[in-house]
Amino acid sequence: MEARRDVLTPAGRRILDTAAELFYGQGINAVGVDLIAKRAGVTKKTLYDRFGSKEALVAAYLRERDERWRAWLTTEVEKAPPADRALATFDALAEWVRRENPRGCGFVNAAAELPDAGHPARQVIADQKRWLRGYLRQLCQEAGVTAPDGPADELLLLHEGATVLNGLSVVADPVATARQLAQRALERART
Amino acid sequence: MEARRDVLTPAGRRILDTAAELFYGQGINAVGVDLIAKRAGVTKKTLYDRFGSKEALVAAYLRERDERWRAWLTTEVEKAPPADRALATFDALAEWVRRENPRGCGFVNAAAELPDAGHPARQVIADQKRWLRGYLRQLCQEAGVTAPDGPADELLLLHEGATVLNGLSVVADPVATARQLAQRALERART
DNA sequence: ACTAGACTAAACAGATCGGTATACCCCGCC
DNA sequence: GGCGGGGTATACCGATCTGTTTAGTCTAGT
Repeated sequence: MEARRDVLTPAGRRILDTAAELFYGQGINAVGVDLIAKRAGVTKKTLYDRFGSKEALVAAYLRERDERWRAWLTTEVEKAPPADRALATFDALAEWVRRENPRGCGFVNAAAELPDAGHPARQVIADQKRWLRGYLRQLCQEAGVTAPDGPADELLLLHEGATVLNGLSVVADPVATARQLAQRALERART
Repeated sequence: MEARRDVLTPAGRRILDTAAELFYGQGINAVGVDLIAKRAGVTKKTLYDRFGSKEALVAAYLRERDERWRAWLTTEVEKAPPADRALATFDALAEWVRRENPRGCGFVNAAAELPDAGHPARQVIADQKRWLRGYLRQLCQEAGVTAPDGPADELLLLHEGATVLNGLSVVADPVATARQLAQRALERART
């Protein structure tokens, strides 16, 4: 999976890093390949030699973002004892949005820009959300919830709501709000 | 405010309706003014005579969407007795997303595409979210909540989470999930 | 009758879009 | 010592982008 990172040539890496920053910061359709190539100090030819198309570059961007998020979330969560882990996802989220999520969820934003169901990035987005839902379900079980499907949906919804609201500044601390709701939902599900 | 609707010329109305459909369905940056003019059976000149710029057309689109949503929400909610109204917003949301929100919240999607803080549409987006938060706060009070600020944040977060998840098909019925969480939050806040 | 405004038709502008082509350099490997 | 891969430089392609311009038609109100 993440062998892809090692396989990337130095120029390829620079392209992907630059693309990630620009795509997230300005939107996918608002950023052209010319700009990415220029900012990465690379020719368009190199970009197309490495990634083949803009679509593929977008998919690669989301795939790597997904990998980074999963790695961050799981390592943070596993610092907590099993019973607290479902709730700990909100602490991990708090730190994540604080350092690199000022503009909402990169996957939700990408989905907003890519209505075409055939776009390769759509698969990556769907995978990301399904994985998170499955992970939350598992953590609910570890926390002693016997019927984890409902609570998993609830926690996922709270995650998404918090991330979206974090981009719009209308609620002071959306992640804290979500965490509190999650705590009550878990207490209730555990009994 | 909504005198604007009556003031619009027939061609202007067609342009705005067409733009609304295309902007929401395909994304703002993915739709050009040429396409809008063509689909509306109108010249680009007319479009620019009426709206001045694409930016302004985008803002007009969001403003009208906001008006429609507020009108729908308030009329639906007011059918319920005051004590049930905060919760009734989720029933109104359920029907709204069922009939015209398959691709998530139009405002959140627009925010994802318009990172420029100076874009006139950003104001409309911010107003929309602030209004909803204020409205929910008021309904919380009517439902007997004495400290409505916390619950208002919670309900807003649940609204956003449900709307986002509705666009991605990973949870069966996100609005129902949100409604249940809202119900518990309100019960708790009322005591 | 005159006029103002809403509108069409169509060309034009300069920039940018995703993507390709040609030609060349450099370096490690067999 | 030749060869292939990663790379640069640059020009090009046709299409599309937002926005403007010129010229002229139709219609309602006074």
